[in-house]
Amino acid sequence: MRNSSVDQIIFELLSKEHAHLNSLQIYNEIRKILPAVNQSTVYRSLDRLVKNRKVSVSDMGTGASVYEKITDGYHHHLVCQSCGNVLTIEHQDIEKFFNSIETNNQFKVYTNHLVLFGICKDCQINETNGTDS
Amino acid sequence: MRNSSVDQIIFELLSKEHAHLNSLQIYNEIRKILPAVNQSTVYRSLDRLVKNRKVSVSDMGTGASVYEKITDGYHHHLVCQSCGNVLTIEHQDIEKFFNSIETNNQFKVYTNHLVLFGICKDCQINETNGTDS
DNA sequence: TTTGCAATTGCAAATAATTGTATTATAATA
DNA sequence: TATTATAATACAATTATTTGCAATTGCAAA
Repeated sequence: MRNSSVDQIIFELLSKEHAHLNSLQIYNEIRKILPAVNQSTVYRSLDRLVKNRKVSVSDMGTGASVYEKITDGYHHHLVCQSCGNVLTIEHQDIEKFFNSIETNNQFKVYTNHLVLFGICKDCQINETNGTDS
Repeated sequence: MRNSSVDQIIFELLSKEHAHLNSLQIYNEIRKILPAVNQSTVYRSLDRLVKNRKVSVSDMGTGASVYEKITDGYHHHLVCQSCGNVLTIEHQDIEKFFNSIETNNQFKVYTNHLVLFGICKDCQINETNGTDS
C-alpha cells in the first residue's frame, strides 16, 4: 500500500467529522477537493482503510454502510429496531468475549465495530403496553 | 401479518435446504413454483421472515447477504478474511456475552446470527511466514 | 357471498455496492 | 535518467438491494 491521496483525504475527513458517514456522504465531501474522483475509487479506498484497520465499517440499519475512524479506543453500538436510537458500548465490554472466542477457536478476530440490533428499554415498555403481533 | 404464499414457500425452502442461501438462489428456487414472482417480493418476504425471527440474515463476506432458517439452536460464524473458511460457533459461547450486554444496557438483543471476521489458525501461521504488509 | 381494509405483490425506477479493464501515477531499481 | 513492476484511478458495466405506486389478494365482518 502506498500513499494514496484519496485515502489520505478520506482519513482526514473522518478524523475531523468524528461521526458515522456513508459512502455517498464521503464521496460528496471528497469531491469538493477532488472534483473528478469516482465513486468506485471511494469504495476501493474505504476498503483499503478498513483492511488496514484505520477505519471501521458497519451496517447500522440505515440502508448504507457507515464508516468511522478507528480511534485508540474502539466502541460499539446497540441499535434499537423500533425507535432507531443508538447506544454506545465500550470496547472493554466486548473484549473479554472476543478473547474467549479467540482462545476457544484459535481465531484472531479482526471485527472491530460490532453492531447489535434489538429493542431499547423505552420501546420494551411500549411494546408491552401496546398491541404488537 | 397474514398468510403469504411467498413467505410460506421461502420458509419451506430454507427448512429443506439447511444452508445459507442468498436472495438470488432463493429467487431462482421459488420461480420453479411461482414463475411470475418478483425479486423485490422475495426481498420483502425475507425481510418479514427476519423480522418475525423465522429466518436469520447475515453478511458472510460473499457479496450478498445470506439467509438461513432459525432452528431451535442458534449458531454463529467466524469467517477467515484470508482463506474464506467458515468456522461455526455455538450459541452458548455467545449467550453469556449477550446476557451481560442486555443487563448492562437494559437492551433486548435480537441479533441472532453473529458473523465475526478475522484470521484462522492456518492463515495466521502463513502470515507470520509470508511477507504481509 | 359481498365488502372494506390492510397486507402483499409486480413493476419500474432509484440507490448501493462491486467488478473488469485500460490508463495513469508512483516507487524501486537498473 | 530510463525501465519495470505494481498500486491507484476512471470509467463502464454489472450485481445487489430498496422504494414508490398501483394492482391484487387474504382476512374478517357484514
